[in-house]
Amino acid sequence: MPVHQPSKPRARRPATEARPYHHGDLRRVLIDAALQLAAEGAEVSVREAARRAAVSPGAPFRHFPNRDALMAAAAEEAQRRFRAEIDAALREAPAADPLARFRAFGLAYLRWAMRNPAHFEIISTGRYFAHGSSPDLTRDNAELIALTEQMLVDAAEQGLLRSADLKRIQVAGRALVYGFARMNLDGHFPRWGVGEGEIERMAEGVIDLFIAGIAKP
Amino acid sequence: MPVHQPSKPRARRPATEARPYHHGDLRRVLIDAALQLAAEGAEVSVREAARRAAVSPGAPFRHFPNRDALMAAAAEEAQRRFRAEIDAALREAPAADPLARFRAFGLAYLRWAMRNPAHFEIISTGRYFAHGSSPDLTRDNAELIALTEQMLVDAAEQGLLRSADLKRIQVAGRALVYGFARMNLDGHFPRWGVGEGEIERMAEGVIDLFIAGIAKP
DNA sequence: TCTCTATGTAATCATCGATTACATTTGGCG
DNA sequence: CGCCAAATGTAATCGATGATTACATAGAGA
Repeated sequence: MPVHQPSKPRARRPATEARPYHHGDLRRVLIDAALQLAAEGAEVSVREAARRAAVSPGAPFRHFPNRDALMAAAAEEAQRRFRAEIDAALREAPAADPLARFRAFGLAYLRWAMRNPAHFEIISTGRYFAHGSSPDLTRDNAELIALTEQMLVDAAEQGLLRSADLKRIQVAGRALVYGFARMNLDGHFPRWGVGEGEIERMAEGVIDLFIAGIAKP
Repeated sequence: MPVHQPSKPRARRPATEARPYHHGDLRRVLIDAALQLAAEGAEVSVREAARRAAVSPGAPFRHFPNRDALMAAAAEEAQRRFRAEIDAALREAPAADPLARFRAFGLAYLRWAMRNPAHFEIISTGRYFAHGSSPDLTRDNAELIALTEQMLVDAAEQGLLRSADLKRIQVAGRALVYGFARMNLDGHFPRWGVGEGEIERMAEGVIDLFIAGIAKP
């Protein structure tokens, strides 16, 4: 039976009661909450995000069909911030020196990953954007890949590289920075004798070692 | 004091009932179930492991204080297998050529990671062996790190390396293979234009590129 | 044989993702 | 303006899971 009854006529909301029935921009707030939870090292749960948005546990499902969709949206937002950082770094890099640009790219990549490890994990784990990912994210990724590819093509044309196998260089470079970022994320560096304070310097050193390795002597 | 009461006289178990009350080696079976679940791409849940062992949902907690402890034990077992593979590869590598050994190490590492991605994730994610990890696992890891270090020291003594910064080379090499393995795990290769069938060949190519980069020309 | 301890079961809890029925706003349309 | 439909929030509920507790049973050794 309808247990339902307008028991509370719902007095006109006094000025002290801040939150209206409708939230305003719940979707956005949920994404931010998810990113913040991740950054705090906590598990991202839909309910906790709802709690932080001061909203009922079911409300988020009005905006996201399931938890993964929320995580995917958070990944998209994190990727947006990541991409902005990369672009900024490239704007400051010398336009004419492809290897310098390659280096700047790697450095910006690692710096962001070091400083936003949880967000880096979200955008790279693949769980949240691999198959059903947003077209934006897919395009964004393809653009970044094409960027590094172009740098290597330019470098090869200028005769800067020892090897002509650009694909191999590209994948190796990617594996290098990705692996470095994950080592940090997964807490491997203590075991490898790299102290907290040395990590960013080591990142730079590793990138330089790689570039020296591929560059024509 | 035993609030205990023999309420049920409990009939003698008929011969048709196969499983005895005590399991025999539940701990072992649970670990195997966890590894198998991971290998199947499923989420590893304590209950599902218990189900596969045909045991009550609470039983696993007699052997592991919590889920993470089960995962840690599974990680330990996976690491044992991984280590065995590495050791086997090194036994077949030329004892006198440190760079060839370095290469063999990297290849064995990646081959195992490509063929056992889920197990590789368990042993590397750090979630299950970072802080309260078993001494065995910690020691094992330290040994592997020391192994690669020794190879590089030998190579340097034989004048095979371009750079004297062995630590940097070591970390870079580790980041390279770790990153490659994670790219595979995280499903990045399709985006990078590396087809399913080319991955192992690319792994070899990437390792060779790295070694060519650090070796004295 | 008797008892202690290890190990398994049953019942129960809190949390979480997810769904459903219902309530409240809001915005558009007459 | 007034009404209605769509959007958005709430409350109640479900099934699965990790975890705990009281109790049952088996096996080993005195």
